[in-house]
Amino acid sequence: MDAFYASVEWLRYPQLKGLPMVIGGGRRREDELIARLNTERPERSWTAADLADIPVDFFPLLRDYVGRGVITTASYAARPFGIGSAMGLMKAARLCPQAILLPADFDEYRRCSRAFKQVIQGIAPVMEDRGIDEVYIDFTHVPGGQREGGRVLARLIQKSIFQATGLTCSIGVAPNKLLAKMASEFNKPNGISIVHEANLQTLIWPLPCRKINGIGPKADAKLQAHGITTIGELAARERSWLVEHFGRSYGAWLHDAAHGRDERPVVTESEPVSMSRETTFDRDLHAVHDKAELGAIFTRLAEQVAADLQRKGYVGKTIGIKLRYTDFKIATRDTTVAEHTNDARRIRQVAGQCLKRVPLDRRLRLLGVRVGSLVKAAELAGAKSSEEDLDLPLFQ
DNA sequence: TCTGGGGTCCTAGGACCC
DNA sequence: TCTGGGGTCCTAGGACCC
Repeated sequence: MDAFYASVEWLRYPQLKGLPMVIGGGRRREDELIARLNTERPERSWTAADLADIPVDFFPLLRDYVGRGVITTASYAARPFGIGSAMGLMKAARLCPQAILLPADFDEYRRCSRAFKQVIQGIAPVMEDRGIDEVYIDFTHVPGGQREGGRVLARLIQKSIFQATGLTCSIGVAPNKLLAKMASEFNKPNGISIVHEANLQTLIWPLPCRKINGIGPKADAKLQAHGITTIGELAARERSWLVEHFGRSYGAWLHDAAHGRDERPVVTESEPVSMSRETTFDRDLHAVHDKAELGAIFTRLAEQVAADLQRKGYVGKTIGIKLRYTDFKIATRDTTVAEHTNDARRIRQVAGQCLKRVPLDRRLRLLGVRVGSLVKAAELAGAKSSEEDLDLPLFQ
């Protein structure tokens, strides 16, 4: 999806379209916005139906932001100022103070996410969920999926999504997921790009290695230290050289990726492995000095994870914590318990034991609670009752 | 000017078992 | 006196992605 969060906001606030704008800095609820409108613009009685009438100068600006948030989405008009995803808002404010700042409304983004995915599945059922704004689609067996190299189907999907949601997307069509992902970036926004194996040298090899999904900042820095900047330069290295310097698994994968090889299937179903909640504090907290505040946050995180597990019908047996110190160093501790659980008090209790195993002499900026080794609660109930069945006398 | 929140997967060492 | 070769599970950290 193109600038997904910003685009969703434009559906409600078309007056902001085309302006430099960033999403980030906490959660927002529409009723709070309306309450603020009625306080600050009392000349009119505002309701949820009036959002498109809110004057542009009502919206908060990046220059007034104070806090620890990051940008989750920057509008295309904001990007020339050098700001983009994951950048701290305080830094972004220096580069583009006049940008409008909207806190994120994840409930609404999730609603739109479900909507566009439903449209796709109605057309091409073999779809892999890759997060809130991205999917892989297998065109292979979709009627018409091969016409014009996939362009006809891609256009149909774009048009159908736009009709259903008012949102635009960019589609890359290629023989595998690796190349399709890269292709999808070629023509943003609202574009289609088709990459064949034969285009590897002309379209893919000139790109920086970082464009490969799976080469992050660390691997890129290491490649650059070896004088490898482009995917073509990576492809020119011997497989054995890459294995020698990057390990058997990652080295071989780098070699395959640089040659456009990727056999991964489009996976339509998967089960979650873990669920977690974490929070960065407004100010750094000390385990001793801010014990009460920290304890309350800890309990809340445990309750939130438990609620997530219960709502989605999972139980887990590996319970852990995550700390981030002021120097950004992370520590994790976890414990696997005998019985699966989704109980807030049990999670809080076991997480509390984990907390005792980590150094707490320095200030913290983040605390998290995680539950892993998940299974469906219903499946566990089934296993339990069949265990109980075994206790029954054989002849009854 | 500091750097969110929610995930997945991989690696590596140690315990433990057969 | 010198100690194999699997395998699984657990834990901690780290890279990477949306």
